Amino acid sequence: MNIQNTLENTVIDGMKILFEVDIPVIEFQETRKEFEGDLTIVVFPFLKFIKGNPFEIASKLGDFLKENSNEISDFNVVKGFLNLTISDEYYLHSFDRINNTKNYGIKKIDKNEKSVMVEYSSPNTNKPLHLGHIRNNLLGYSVAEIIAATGKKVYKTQIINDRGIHICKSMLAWQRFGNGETPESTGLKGDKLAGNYYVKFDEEYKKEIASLIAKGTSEEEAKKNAPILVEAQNMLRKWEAGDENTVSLWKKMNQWVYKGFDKTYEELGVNFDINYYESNTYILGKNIVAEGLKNGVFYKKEDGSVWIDLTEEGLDEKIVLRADGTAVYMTQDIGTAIQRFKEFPDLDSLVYTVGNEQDYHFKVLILILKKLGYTWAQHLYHLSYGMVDLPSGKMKSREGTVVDADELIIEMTDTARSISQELGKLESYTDKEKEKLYKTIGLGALKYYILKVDPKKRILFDPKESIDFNGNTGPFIQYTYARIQSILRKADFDYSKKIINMPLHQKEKTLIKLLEYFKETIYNSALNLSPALLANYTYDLVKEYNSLYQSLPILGNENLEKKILRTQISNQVGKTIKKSFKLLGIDVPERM
RNA sequence: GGCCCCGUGGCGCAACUGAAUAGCGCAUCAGAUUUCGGCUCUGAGGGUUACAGGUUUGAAUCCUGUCGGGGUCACCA
Repeated sequence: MNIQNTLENTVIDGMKILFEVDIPVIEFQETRKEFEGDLTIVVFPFLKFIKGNPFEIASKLGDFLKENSNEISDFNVVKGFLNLTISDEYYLHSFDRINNTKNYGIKKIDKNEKSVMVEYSSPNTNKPLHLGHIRNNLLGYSVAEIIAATGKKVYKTQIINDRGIHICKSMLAWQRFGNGETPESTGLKGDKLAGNYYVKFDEEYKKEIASLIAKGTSEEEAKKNAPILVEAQNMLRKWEAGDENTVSLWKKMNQWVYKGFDKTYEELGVNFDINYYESNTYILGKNIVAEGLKNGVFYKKEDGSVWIDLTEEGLDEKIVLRADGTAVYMTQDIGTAIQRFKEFPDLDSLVYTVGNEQDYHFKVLILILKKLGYTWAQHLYHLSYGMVDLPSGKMKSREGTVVDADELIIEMTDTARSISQELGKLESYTDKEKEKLYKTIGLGALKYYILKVDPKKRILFDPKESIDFNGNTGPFIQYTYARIQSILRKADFDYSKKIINMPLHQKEKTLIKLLEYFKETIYNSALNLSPALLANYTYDLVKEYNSLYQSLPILGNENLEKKILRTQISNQVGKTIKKSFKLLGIDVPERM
């Protein structure tokens, strides 16, 4: 219950009594800094319901509110804007409520609420995770946490693309050139090892193409007929037929890769509740296609392939089953979605965290499921995000021009280390604690940098220059948190007393207002699937706090009650930073 | 070419989904701080929100068109 909700009914009643009209929604906004007041009602929209001069309407409403509402101590009118001044008592009361609410803003999981599944990461098993995955992981994890904070049970999931020609390429190259190398024998992470052989495959493939062309084959033919590629395709067929050797090699290499992924996920601080594997799900959906064929959602072409016609919806025709009866990407996704809703009867909606190059795919997927008559299909969301580009151009894992996830994390930690060492403040820390802190700061910088941007927008990432520690950054916010902890450590008096009556400074009011707004921000972020809203809120809060910190004494105040209140505010700001960052997947240090 | 996304001071981002003089950070310049951590704070300069129309009392936001950037139109996943 915030001030707007509190006032809304009074305003509606007021308009009814004063002008005999029903106003359906009242539009509130923050009063701009250059005007007097805390909260503003925009009167212009009322003109649709009553004729009259906006200034007069606002004035009359102002009088009414001052008279009939305890929260409003004063008002003024500028054009059609009714600026309300909220009483100090209300602020103190509201602040007290925040202090007395355990975990203000975070709702406990409510069993009556429906659950949400968030899918993210979903890697291929032939190469290590890279910068693009980092954005995906951070977004998916954070959105899942944010939704959970609104009281819904959330299942985090990934679908691991563990089968297909890509993994066969790695397998084949390892078989040919690997000399029995293992992660143990080389000391390499398993995903790196597999990735190296994927690159190796591509090199060999290119060599073979070149030599075929030299012998007079056309480029197109060469690309299709290079022996190593034919061999890889052959391997995929053997895998699908269940050939023992192939399957056991596949299992072995995938295990290596999973171990590597787990390490990266752990470093990154993300996790999953359930994993799905493409090798188990790629056949799913075939029965659904058969059913859809019967009731006319799909149709069969002469060659036996099955399609859906979406031209009426302004889209194309889309294949859902190959002529030879094998499944395509879409078949699998149809099946997997249905299976998930079967496996989790409490599930209400499903969020797919996937790059925007797949916008079309998900549009079609959702449409197909709707056409098949699944009511939950209207609760499927594609959390689409823009690419992460490098100054040098696009990342290509085949060519090895990627920013590797593990390396980037190490690089960030190194940067944090060199900056922290200059600053000191860590005398009492052991080396181990220091290392942990450097990681907290380095990862904090990286995560915040990526999450503060609207997911839809693409990011140009310059690993050398992009990460800043000043301004709107993770470390800046972490620094403020650490400083607040320092104040609280020094506060050697009891500051638990409730302050009821005291004239408030404008900065105190602004902070209380912002603290109150935390809850709404979480809901907004969840609704928009956008951690960026929460990240920018946190920055605003911190900036406002720093401004108070700089200009007003906290512990040094002579008035005991002021001292108590400001310590309480500091405490609450600290808590809010911590909670908010937790939802973003970012740690916060006690000292730095 | 069809469809989708993006275009905001030199650079990087905001704007509660239609409201007051479009905010913030970096960079630049000028200041503050005997005191709670100077990775701080205060202030200045810098924008016709790509362009052209339209709707509206009111548009960065909605509609139409143009230009620029990206994506996608695979019986790959």
